[in-house]
Amino acid sequence: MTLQVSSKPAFTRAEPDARRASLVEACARVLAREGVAGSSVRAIALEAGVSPGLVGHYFPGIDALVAETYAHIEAQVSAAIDAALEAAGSDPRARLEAFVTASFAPPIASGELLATWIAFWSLVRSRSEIARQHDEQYAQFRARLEGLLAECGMPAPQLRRAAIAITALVDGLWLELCLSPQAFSPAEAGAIARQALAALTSSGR
Amino acid sequence: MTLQVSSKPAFTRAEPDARRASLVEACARVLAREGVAGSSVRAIALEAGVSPGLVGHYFPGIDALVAETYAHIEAQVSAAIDAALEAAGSDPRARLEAFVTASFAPPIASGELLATWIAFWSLVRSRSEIARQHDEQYAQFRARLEGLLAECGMPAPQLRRAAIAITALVDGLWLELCLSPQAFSPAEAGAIARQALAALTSSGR
DNA sequence: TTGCTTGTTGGACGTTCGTACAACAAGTGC
DNA sequence: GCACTTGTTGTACGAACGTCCAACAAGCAA
Repeated sequence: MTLQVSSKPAFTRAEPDARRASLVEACARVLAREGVAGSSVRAIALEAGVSPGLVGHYFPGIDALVAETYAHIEAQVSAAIDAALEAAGSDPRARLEAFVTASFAPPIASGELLATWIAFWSLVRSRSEIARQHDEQYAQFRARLEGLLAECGMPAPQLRRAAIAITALVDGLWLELCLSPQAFSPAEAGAIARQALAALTSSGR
Repeated sequence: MTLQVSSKPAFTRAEPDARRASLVEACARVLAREGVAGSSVRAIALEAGVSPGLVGHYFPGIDALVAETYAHIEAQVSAAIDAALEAAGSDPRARLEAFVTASFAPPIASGELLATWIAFWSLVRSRSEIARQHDEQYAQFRARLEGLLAECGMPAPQLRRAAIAITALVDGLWLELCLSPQAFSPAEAGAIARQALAALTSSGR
């Protein structure tokens, strides 16, 4: 006979999707706090409040968890950009500027996100399926930018190179901003990007 | 009585600087081949052909070895750029273009270098002395670019932002080029950078 | 040749890692 | 209530990790 009156349940059984999501979020937090080196299965399980064995039950390895964490954060970034585009109204030029401005504001320009990015990048060269995931997400990001540029009236032949250039500029500014926040401010990064945007979109006309 | 006639010496004693350099180069090779996760003290010692204990004799930890490896590779990159500037002659504009063109040619645009960069970046946020090293090397890189821009006649007030923008653009293109080499070619990256360079340097006049 | 300095070795140590798995219990259908 | 499914636990295991250090030997000075 077992008494279960005054004691809490030993664990709660979660929906598989919800549990996966909580593990992904715990992974992002540990990566942000401890860096790549300190992000072990045990640390992530502790952060998520579950036992170490459960991580292996949902993900074949820590690489897969990092890959899903990257996809999760990329989705958050994408949602933040969508919100910024929405708020910018319908003027194509304003939408394009909102795109780059949002890239240097919270929650995107956060040094904590960088750790997840770096962990993912470190897997790209050695794991082919992760390289494929990176290619897809990069292509998706660039395609949206090409759409914005087209709405601004940029001729189709120029779209590809302009999108590559602006993506690289934003990525480079974002990277430096996260790595050494005192080199320049988010506001300055945005101003630089918008200025470059003006130079790039006018020079080709 | 020991016979040393037909057997090779058990080890050769190297100059401290030479031994440090060989460890640094072995570290770069292991990082390029195995990635951050596979770069242990043992693996690096094996690559350098020395015993594991020797790594600890020269470096207090693997972080310090990675930091010195980063500095070593940055010096190689800097030398490659200097050579490109030298070869470009004395015309300021040609020198500026040689600067960005060299950034996408071997030995700089190599996916193998990326692993060292990523390993270093992963330490920036958690180790303050490594953050300082990054700041210094970034500032140095940008200062040289500002010098080139000044020689091209750019007014002083614009130098800072233009240098930040071009550095970010080159870094972003270089990063994507290393991460997914099939997205665009080194030649296209160079063309994009030179085109952006023209747009940025003419718009401010 | 002899003695000294010190770069170098190689194994021992305690820790932490990822993984596997038997036992347990929460929730569900009957 | 009862049996069944399966999400979850906790631990055990071997491998690999960083670090340490006593012993060894290469090269130099005398």
